[in-house]
Amino acid sequence: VITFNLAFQSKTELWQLLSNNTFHFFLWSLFQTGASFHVFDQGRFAKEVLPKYFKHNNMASFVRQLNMYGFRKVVNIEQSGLVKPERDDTEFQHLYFLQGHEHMLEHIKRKVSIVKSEETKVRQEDLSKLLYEVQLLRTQQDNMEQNEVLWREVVSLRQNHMQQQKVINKVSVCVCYDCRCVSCRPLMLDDGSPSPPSTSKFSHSHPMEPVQEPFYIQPVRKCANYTPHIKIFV
Amino acid sequence: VITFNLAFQSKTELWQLLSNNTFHFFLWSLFQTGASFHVFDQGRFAKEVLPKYFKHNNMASFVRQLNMYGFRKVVNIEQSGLVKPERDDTEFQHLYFLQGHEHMLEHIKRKVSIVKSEETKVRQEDLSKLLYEVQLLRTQQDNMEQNEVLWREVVSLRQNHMQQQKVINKVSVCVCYDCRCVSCRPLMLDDGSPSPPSTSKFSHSHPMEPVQEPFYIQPVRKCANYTPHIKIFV
DNA sequence: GGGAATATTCTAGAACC
DNA sequence: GGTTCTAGAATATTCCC
Repeated sequence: VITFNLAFQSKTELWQLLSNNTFHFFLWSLFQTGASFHVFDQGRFAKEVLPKYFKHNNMASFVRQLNMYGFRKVVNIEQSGLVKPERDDTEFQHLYFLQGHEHMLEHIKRKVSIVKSEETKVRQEDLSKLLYEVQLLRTQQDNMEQNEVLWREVVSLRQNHMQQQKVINKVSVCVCYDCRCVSCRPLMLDDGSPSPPSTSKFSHSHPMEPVQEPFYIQPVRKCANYTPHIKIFV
Repeated sequence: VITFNLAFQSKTELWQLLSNNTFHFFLWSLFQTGASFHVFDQGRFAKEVLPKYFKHNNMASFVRQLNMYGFRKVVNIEQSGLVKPERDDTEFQHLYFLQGHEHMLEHIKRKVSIVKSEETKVRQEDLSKLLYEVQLLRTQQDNMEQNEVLWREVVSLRQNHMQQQKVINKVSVCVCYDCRCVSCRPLMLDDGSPSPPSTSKFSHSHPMEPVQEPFYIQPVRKCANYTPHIKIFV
């Protein structure tokens, strides 16, 4: 999948254009072969090529897009020197725009626009906020350490949990009522608190069994003159 | 004294150019007569006219200067409408650039570059540093998130633990042995696993009670022919 | 359809001369 | 102050759910 969308209507047409030398004024660089591309006649290029792939025919808009996608203009010695660049030559390059390396096009990404509406207005306030935030973050200990401690805590708690579970299972009690005796049904108690949801979604490569559901015990129904017969399974 | 210097080498040449209709692609506007000027062929204008008055032949540089001196591009209906602006037409205007009003040219001033005071510069630097630091700290977001998840896990486990504790307390059973009866001493069982150490040293501003010590149950001593009397505290 | 992402256009910033 | 390259900002337009 080629993500070099740079407003190219058909993802690869401009690329093909370059590779096929369709226009003599739109070519790969021959100096550092294929490391940049040239536009040799801005006027013709803008009028003849651009409309085929964009909704405009302005070189400036094309350049804006190139910059937006990280292309940089190649400034050769002519510009800064004495030699007049008589030929109408514009050269652009991009780290990942290389002749014969279509697979690198996917690394060409549009720059994200930095939204800073409030920031510009109340610069001072934001500065303070930033300072505050940084201080807050600074005061925090190394997150890794925290993580480590927390993780040990989790392991410990899980072990506790397992142990308690075993205890509860062992003390699993059956109460037989004299009245309308339902023999050997488990004693159910409740402490009245709502059942906590199982929120253990943290996936960690630790060899830990999933936490068992706590052993809830429902209230015993009132029953007059009952004599509990209790069995203990150990 | 004419101050319309807009980089025009000779102060009035471009003006004369316009007024004399020297080029058919560089004209005063006829719509709102003399309130703006047109460049009808960017390519020719850039190559034929600009070098005569500037040290370049780029339309972009010319436009940059126009903007620098307060000229604004005139956006006509064509651009936003359905009619394709087939003619290569660029129109600029300035409040004080009016055909037949040379005397107003002196009001056209180059925009002053906003000189950043040292204080502002320093602030800007600090802001940059701060932003950088914040970005660094934000890269630790993963750890923070992990922390968050771990913390929720800890809280959940602690709740479970508390609940089980309550259950165990409720089911707190006294077994009275017939033989050398120690009445109503708590039943102690053990599942054989070692007692987990309490490693909860993580201090967090969470309103959580300290974890209670788990309810360990020791093994019942063997005792021949015992008949368990069991009380259930509910 | 509506909101986010992207394109197009005009203007300004910034580096360098 | 000028030229150049790049980015900001304001609209358009398109994309995608």
